Amino acid sequence: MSEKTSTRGRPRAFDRTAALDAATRVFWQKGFTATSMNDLCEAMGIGSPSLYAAFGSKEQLYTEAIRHYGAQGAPQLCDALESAPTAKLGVEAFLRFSARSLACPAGPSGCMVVLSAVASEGVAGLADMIVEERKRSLKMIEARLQRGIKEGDLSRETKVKALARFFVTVQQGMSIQARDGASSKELDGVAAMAMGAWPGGRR
Amino acid sequence: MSEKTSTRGRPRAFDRTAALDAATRVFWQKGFTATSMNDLCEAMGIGSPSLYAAFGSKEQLYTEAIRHYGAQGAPQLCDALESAPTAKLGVEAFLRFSARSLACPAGPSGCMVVLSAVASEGVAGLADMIVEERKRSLKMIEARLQRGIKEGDLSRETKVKALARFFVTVQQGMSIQARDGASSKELDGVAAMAMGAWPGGRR
DNA sequence: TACTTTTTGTATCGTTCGACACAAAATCCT
DNA sequence: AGGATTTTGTGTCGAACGATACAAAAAGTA
Repeated sequence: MSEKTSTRGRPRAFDRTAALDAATRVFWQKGFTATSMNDLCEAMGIGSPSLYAAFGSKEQLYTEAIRHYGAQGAPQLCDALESAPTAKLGVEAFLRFSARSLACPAGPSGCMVVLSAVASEGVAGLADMIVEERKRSLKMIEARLQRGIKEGDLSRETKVKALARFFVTVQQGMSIQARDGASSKELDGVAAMAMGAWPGGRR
Repeated sequence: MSEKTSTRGRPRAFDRTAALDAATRVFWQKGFTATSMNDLCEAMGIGSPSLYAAFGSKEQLYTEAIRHYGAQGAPQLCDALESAPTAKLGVEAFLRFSARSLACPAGPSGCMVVLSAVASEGVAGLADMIVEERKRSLKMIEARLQRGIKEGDLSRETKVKALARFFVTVQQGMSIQARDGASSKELDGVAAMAMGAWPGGRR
């Protein structure tokens, strides 16, 4: 972001994005508080002075890691929700994509943002930022439901806010499930069950 | 539990249960890692030697706090689930009781066990214990559904495991919601929506 | 080549962490 | 009363924490 790309001086010996990616993984796995500078330096393959020079502090690195994390998965998640023809299919795609990605062996299980619920506590500034980040999911679902009403595939008397909160709750619960070892298939079962709550009957 | 109640020696100057209760609150609010010995001593109103003498260590105090927490809320939760006439009403009571208690202003929002997902990471021994603790909820719901089948209020071809996981997922998601500031009423809306997924149609 | 600028590795800062040593204080037992 | 036993408060331990000071190293610029 506000990164100086000066041409003068000794060039940086590491790939900043790769280092950020490594840091993101560690934070994702262990949470902010439980992750030490040692953990970070080791995972990123750099010394602490380089870390401070490139990212400012542990806290700033964490916020950047959150953004980095969101920049990877969020677009697909948004797309799943938005590009489906109906609101119901959109939400279903949203849940099923979550089911698949939250238990993906390629990364730590569960959503980094959702699981940061507790870990970021005690640092004050970070907690608010995380809460705000989570509320974006809620707003996103709400907007999709509203669109569904406007486009006629969802009844006008649908309780949009309650329904949106329900689906977000399910998705956040899936993060806990994933961390506890639930498989993608099991999470997909949860997604399918949740769709049974869609207003206007099953089938 | 394995507490020596020796009559000899200088008597303890604090109420052990009250101290445990205070410690539980702090752990509940901040998580294991983010809670320091200083936080605990201050909240419990005792010095660290007294804490170690009475509870062994920070880690042992935490496990005892988890049990203490469960001993308070779990019986009511179990009762809500078990004493209802049908499986559906049982699960509904389970969810609605959760909705009420998870956003209760009397204590920190959210379930202590569920929210310990991340916070306890990095200590190894505690993570497993917490995961195990969470799985008990799943087993409890499964058992209630099985009973419903046996008693005829639930179809024999119900996917018990998937349905149970769904409801547990919803309940765990509610903990995150509660921590993010959702009200009891909003959580109850989530519970109501979840009941819409009950197999065999709504109403 | 000499100077400026930035990064690197080493080494360490002051703080806080969890945990405990120690002796004074408080109770029971004889 | 006097010993036995346990808890209390004070003080501090070594380790780990996040964060830097510092000088050597590596680049561009003149």
